[in-house]
Parts: sequence; C-alpha cells; structure tokens
Amino acid sequence: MEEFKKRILLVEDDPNFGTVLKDYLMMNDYEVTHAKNGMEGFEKFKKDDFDLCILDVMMPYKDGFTLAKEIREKNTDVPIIFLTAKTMKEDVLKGYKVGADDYLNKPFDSEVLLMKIKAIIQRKATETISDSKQFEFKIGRFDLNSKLRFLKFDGGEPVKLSPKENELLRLLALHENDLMPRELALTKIWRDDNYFTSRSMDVYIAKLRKYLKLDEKVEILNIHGEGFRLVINS
Amino acid sequence: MEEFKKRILLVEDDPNFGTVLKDYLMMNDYEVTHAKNGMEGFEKFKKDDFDLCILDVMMPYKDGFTLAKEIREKNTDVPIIFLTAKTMKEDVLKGYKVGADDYLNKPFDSEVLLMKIKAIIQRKATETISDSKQFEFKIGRFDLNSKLRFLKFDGGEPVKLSPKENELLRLLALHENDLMPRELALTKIWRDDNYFTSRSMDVYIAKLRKYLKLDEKVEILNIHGEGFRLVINS
DNA sequence: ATTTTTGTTAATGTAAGGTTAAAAGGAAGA
DNA sequence: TCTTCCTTTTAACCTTACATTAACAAAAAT
Repeated sequence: MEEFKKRILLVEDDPNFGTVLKDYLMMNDYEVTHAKNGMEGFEKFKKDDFDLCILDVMMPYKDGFTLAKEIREKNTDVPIIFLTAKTMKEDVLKGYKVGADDYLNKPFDSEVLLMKIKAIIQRKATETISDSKQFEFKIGRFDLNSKLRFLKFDGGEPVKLSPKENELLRLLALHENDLMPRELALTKIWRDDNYFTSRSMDVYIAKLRKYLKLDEKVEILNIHGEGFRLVINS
Repeated sequence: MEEFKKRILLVEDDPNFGTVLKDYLMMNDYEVTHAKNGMEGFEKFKKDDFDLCILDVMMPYKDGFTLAKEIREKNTDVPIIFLTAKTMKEDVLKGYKVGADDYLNKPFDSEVLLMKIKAIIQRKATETISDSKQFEFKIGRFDLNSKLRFLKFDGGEPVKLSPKENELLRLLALHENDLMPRELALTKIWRDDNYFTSRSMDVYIAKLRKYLKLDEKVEILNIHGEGFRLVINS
C-alpha cells in the first residue's frame, strides 16, 4: 500500500500522555519521533524530514508557538497541529498566525486526531506537486540559490538576500513568465493578507527590481489587482 | 484592496442563529448567501460560485452531509465547513469522509470561525494550479490571454487589458459568433444588472471595439435589446 | 414623433502600485 | 543591559490604472 510511513514529530512534555499518544499513532502506521520539550523538538526537527508536527502549546522553557516559529523559519510548508490545553481563543488565533494547519483542544478524541492527521497530510500531498524541492533557479543572467539565500550575477560575487527577499524571488521564479498572485505571496510568505502586508510586499518588489536591474532582460511586471509576473525577455 | 468579496454559502435552518451569523460574516467583509434548508442550499449553490460553504449538519429533510455530497458531485474543490451540534465523533468522522475541510462544534466562538474561514480560503487560493488552456483564446488575428490579461495582435506587442475589459472579451470569446446576452455579462462580471452597470458595459464594448479595429474581420455586433455578438468574418 | 437603447468620448473619483525614508523589531555581541 | 547591525514594517508622497458617471449623438423600436 504505502511504501513509506508518514513521519510525525510529536513534541509533548507530559511523559505519560506523550508516550501513550506516540504509541497510538504508531499503531496507526505512523513513524513517530517524540521530543519532550521545545529545545529537543527543534533539534530533532532539524535532523529529519517530517510530514507533520504535532506541538503541545503549554511547555516549559519553549512553548509550542515559539517552536513553531523556529520551525517555520526552516520550513514554510510542514503542516503543524497544535494541542491546546483549553479553548483558549487567544491560543487558537495565535496558532493560525504562525501558520498552524489545525489545533485540538485537550482532552481530544484520538480518532478525531487521526482523521485530522490524515486530512492534513493528504492535503499537503496534493499541494506539493510542483513546488517540491526546488531551491535553485536561473533567472536570466542571475543564479538564485534560495537555500543559501544569495543571488549571483554572471557567476560573480553573490549578493546576500534577506529571508523575505529570498522567498519572494523564489516564488516569482517558480511562476516564471506566469502570474504570481499577490494573495499567494501574502499567504505563503507573510501569512496574512491585509493592507500593511500588501504594502510591505510592494516594498520588497521594489528591492528585487533594484537587484534585477543588472540584467535588462529580466523584469517584474505588475498585473493590476492580480499580482506580479517575472518575465525573462529573449 | 479587495477586488471582490469572498462569497460564502451559509446553510442553516435556525432562522435566528442563521441571520445573526450571516450579519456577522457580512460585517467581516464576506458576501453571504443564506439558505434555510438543504434543498434551498443546493439550489443556490448551483446558481452561483462560492468560495466557501458553511453547512449545518442537523437540518430537516436534507441534512448537511447529504447536501455536502451533492455539492461535491458538482464541485470537488469548494471548501466545506460543518457546524455540528455537539462533539459527535461520528459526525466529525463522517464530515471528513465527505470531504469537509473543517468543522466547528456549536456553540463556537465567532472569532475562531472567522479565523478558520480565513485560513481555509487562503489555503484554497494557494492550491490554485495553473489550468491555463481555459484562459487562452484566438480571436481572428488576435490572441487573448485572459489570465495575464493581455491581447496580442499578430504576435506583436501585447496590449494590457483592464479586468473588466478582459472579462468582457473573454465572455464574448466564449460565445464566439453567438449571442452573448447582456444580462449574462452584467450578472457575471458586474454582479448587478441596472441602468448604470449596463451603461458601464456599453463603455467597455466601445473600448473593446477600438482594440479590435486592427483586424477588420473581427467585430462586435449589437443585437438590440438582447446583447452582443463577437463575429469573425472569413 | 418620441421614447428607448446603444455608441462614444471625456471627466471624475478612488484604489493600487512605485519609491524612498524613517521607525520599529530582533538577534548577536559587548 | 546597552549597543549595533540587519531586517521588516509603516508612513508619506506621488503616479498610474480602473471603473463609473455624465453628456451628447445616433440607431432602433414603438
């Protein structure tokens, strides 16, 4: 049926609950790595590729949100589910802001959790068809290495890009010659779509245009009300 | 900022709760269509394009799941959120089976609902893959790319089209050589059919005629009181 | 003949985008 | 803790793009 088991990073400080949950997930054919606190969670996250992270919110030293933010810096795509102790509205809202995919209030029904896991992993699987592991792009006479965050012109000295510059250019490159919808960048990179994030994005477009000026064949065009288009003229 | 408000189909039989929820959503910048039962819900669904459906599970005659199934047959992509009366595990599981994107237990916090709506709509926006072919038309010696909103004559320099110009020309092209009813354009593009939108449309017809003048074989004819017809003479 | 519908151009108001600079945040080091 | 450097956001100001409305002319229908 499935060649490889899906891998879940479970970060939960309560040892009893944690191990029970881990066993339950393993019984349901997931490969589970259990970290007992935020620090350990991040270490394990860096070492491996996971299909899903389940993070407890209430943890000593490093709470789930802080951990989520660190994870997001490394990887903008991994699905994250939060386990919140109670129906803390603030927690839920905060969760979505760091890019959570879902949350569950403890105590929760384990079957429901399984269902959510399945739904989320499937969702990601369908999303991740084209833009999978692409981090290197040729943009006219430029080379973008978006893993190391630099841009080289004609193989010369690389210019360092800030995280936002890098993500934005990468997204544009992924849609080369095609529309890169505003909304897409805002939700993927800024994780929020409002007036200010939108203006912020415009500022970054200006920055990128400045970098790209070196090659007059490369330009970022605007499609009013829709988004931007990175075109390479021949 | 907002090109168009996102459209929500709300199917909820409790009139009090339904209207309150509708008003609340409308206050938050969504365009809401409220149906009072499953049958009505499906009718309205067929008539319009929605960005999201919020379905009450417990409804007389046709429950939320049945409705969801019918909706899914028509459209595999619209996000669906279920409102379940209590933490009915069966309901939740059943919901996911019909392809729900999320569910909420009543009573729920309205801000949390907003958050979910936002998250889900954004998620779907992200998935929008480039299904190009539907956006490219050959109109005489012109090429219309209605995704990138430009019109090329004889493969020369593309002319940019405004959103309304583009949509209108696209509709005409879809009905090439055939009647494109006035009303159709008004409801689909202007989303309102009155004296002013009608005059506005005439203005756009004039603009399109100006663009299309380059190819004397292409013209937009008026059918008095009915609509317009894009004809390509041979 | 006159009312309604359409053709066309121009004027107006608003929203979106371009650009630059200043302010605010945040992390690393002193 | 304070300082410094880098990144990001916010603000300000300006330009361009769009859609609507008005105004007047021409066709078509009654």
